[in-house]
Amino acid sequence: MKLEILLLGALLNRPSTGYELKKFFDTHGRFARSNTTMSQAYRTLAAMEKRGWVEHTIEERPGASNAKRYHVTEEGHTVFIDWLTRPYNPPTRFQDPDLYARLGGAGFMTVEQVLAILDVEINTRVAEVARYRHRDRSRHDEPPRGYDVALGNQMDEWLHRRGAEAMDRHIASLIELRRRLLDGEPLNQDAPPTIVRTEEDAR
Amino acid sequence: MKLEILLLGALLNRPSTGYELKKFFDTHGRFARSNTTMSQAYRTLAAMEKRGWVEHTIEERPGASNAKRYHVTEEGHTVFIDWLTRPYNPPTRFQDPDLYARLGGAGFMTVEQVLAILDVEINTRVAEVARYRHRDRSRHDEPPRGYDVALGNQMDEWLHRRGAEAMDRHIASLIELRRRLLDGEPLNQDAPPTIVRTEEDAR
DNA sequence: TATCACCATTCCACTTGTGGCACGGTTACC
DNA sequence: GGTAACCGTGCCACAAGTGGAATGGTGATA
Repeated sequence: MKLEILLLGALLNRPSTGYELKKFFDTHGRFARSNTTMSQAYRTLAAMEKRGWVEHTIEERPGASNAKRYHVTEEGHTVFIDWLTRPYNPPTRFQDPDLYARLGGAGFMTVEQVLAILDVEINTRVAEVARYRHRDRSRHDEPPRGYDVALGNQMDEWLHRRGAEAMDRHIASLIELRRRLLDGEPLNQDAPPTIVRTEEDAR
Repeated sequence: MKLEILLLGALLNRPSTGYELKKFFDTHGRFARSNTTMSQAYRTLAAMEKRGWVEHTIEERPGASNAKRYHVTEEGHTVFIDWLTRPYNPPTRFQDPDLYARLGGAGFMTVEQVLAILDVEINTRVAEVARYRHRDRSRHDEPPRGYDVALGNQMDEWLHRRGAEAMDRHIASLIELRRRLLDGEPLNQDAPPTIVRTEEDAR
């Protein structure tokens, strides 16, 4: 995930200072990126301004040091939309934030574009499961020095199960999301319980 | 995640060539790292050899080009164990492979060391949930140009729910793992159904 | 016989990210 | 009065990763 794109997305939501952006990625933007350093945020912002993607206005802080509030320009807006609507290429690890970063920009897309992304992701992951799920994950010919075979093997098996479960749930939730988008159903309402009509209700 | 450490871990399992390692990270090692390039694998391996962490033996391939098979040295083994047993510092994103990379080395640790890692992870994530779960994730003062508010808001909400669910499940599965390790139960056996003893059984 | 996929290694220019520091200010609390 | 946490910007040396090309071979398929 390009920091630039994440920054553009964040700034479209809310023009911010470098400091605020860093804070955002440390707190609510945690899902999107780990360890954003101050230097990185400022340096990238400066580079983006040179390219004309963002501009800043100076915010006077009487007494304290002034802050630069960055806004996305027309050009930056275009760059962001181009990225969003560019064919989606799923990352190797399904846990990587790429998909969620794109879905986070859903408001800038049509339902069809969102569906296209979902289809690519779903197909990719389904293919991966078919390919790798039952391959043996064989280890050492002989265990290395100081290796607790019982613990190691059990943990490997546990890790494999957790991984498989997480992948299955990932796929299932995306399929459900896709269905709801397709059927025009609300995305977040819990599925209504099946209504049982008694004889009395029917009357 | 340092590539070096991952490489050391993989080589402890099975001495390999650079090509094999790259393949491994493209297939079964997918969970640990995305996009390992050839150049990176070879370059890192060379650097590690210079530092004395690995050595290679040349494997003759009559007719074809010879392959270098890398083995972990005593020193490399020590480096790996040092990393494994060093205090665990959870990454920002709980989906990052750090925890699973460590647990993958469980065979080189004692149960107590594994438990220590689990405790740190569980406590960190529980604290994060307490901190961020109910904070508002407010957006634009006014939506940017071409923004579909209905779709955007619904997707944001969906994303938030999915994220919260994934985090909850992550924590729950680690708590269960911890309990089993503590009680000496098998890690992967499904919980036995509660046995209902009837009057007749009792006799 | 051409083409493709695979095996195997290496180099290189380039972009990104890391970790630490320096500067300078405010507000809150003990 | 001290000190800690927060706000704010910026520089720098260095480490790490990217993307592509070059080289040279095998085996299978069309």
